[in-house]
Amino acid sequence: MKVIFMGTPDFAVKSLERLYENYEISAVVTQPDKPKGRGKKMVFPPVKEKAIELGIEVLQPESINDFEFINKLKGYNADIFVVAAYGQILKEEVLNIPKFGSVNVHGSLLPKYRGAGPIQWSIINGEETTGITIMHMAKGLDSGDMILKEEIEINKDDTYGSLNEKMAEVGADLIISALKEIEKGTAQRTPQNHDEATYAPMLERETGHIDWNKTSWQISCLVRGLDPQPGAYTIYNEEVLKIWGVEIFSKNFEDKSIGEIVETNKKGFVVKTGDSSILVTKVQSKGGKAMACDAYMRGHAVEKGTILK
RNA sequence: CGCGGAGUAGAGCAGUUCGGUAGCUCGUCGGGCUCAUAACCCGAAGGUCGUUGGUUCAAAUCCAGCCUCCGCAA
Repeated sequence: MKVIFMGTPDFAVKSLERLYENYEISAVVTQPDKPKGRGKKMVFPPVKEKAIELGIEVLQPESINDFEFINKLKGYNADIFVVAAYGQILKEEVLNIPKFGSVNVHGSLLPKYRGAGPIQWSIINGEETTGITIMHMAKGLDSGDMILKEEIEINKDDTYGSLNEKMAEVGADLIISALKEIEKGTAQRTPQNHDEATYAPMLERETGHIDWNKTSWQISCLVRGLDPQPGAYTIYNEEVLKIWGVEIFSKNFEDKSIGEIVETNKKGFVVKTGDSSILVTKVQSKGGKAMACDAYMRGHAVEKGTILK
């Protein structure tokens, strides 16, 4: 079976690798190189790096729905398109090019968490399980008929980074199983219950701004769901302070204000939250690296009574 | 040439404005106190001040280049 693979970030790399071991990949489609961070350096998407390593042709159209590009895709005579976090919406015309259509590796148990940020949002919302869904792609965001699903447990200390890695592995295994069934003609086609659909939009920077009125558990989930990208933060003395690690502290400090630093100890400082308090254990200040909170406090005076915003 | 911050002891920082003996908090090691301790007291080790060059009697500090790290914006 000839496959064209479409994907962009790390999450997709595992699937690409596994496909390469099992099928002929005619081409890889990924997002155009973008000027990276500080300088202006152009940087390859992770999938492009891998494709080059494997010696597969890489295509990077500005828009995949371009008339010219569609014709080009047709020329490959692929049997199926496999899409994993590609980053562009494919028109129906594109989806239907191959004989078997297009299938997608999605990082949630559909119809929950449709959209670009399912992994982050499932952690932020404190879910105990999530999973991978392989589906036939159709018009409409992540709304196609489902082929295979696999549940994955979210541990209490899972971060976006750790869960993303686990899910990429599971996704890679599952897409292979799905393709095998499609080849044999035994693949399921289970429609989604659209009434139960929820959406996980792309993260905005402001999502990371901690609201101390929330419960300690919610804040802990936010911190983990945004680690390592883009990070949760608070405003400390008018400056951004990123929070990379917290521990729930059960003491309530009833006479204190929410967001107040109520206590300091050897490990860090304690902040009052909506329902209890939280011990901050890892931070990153302006211009600095992430560091253990006790190290931070050695060089920076952290005063009890300061209010975080 | 997108904007900005930073590199000083194992860690986190001050000192740089206005050149003149290398500092603080913590850790480490040794000793003491204590029933005991993450507590307290005394002492010690540990730094080519990112790097190269320039100015100077003298550079962590002033000037120029380079390397590395980080935040924002994309």
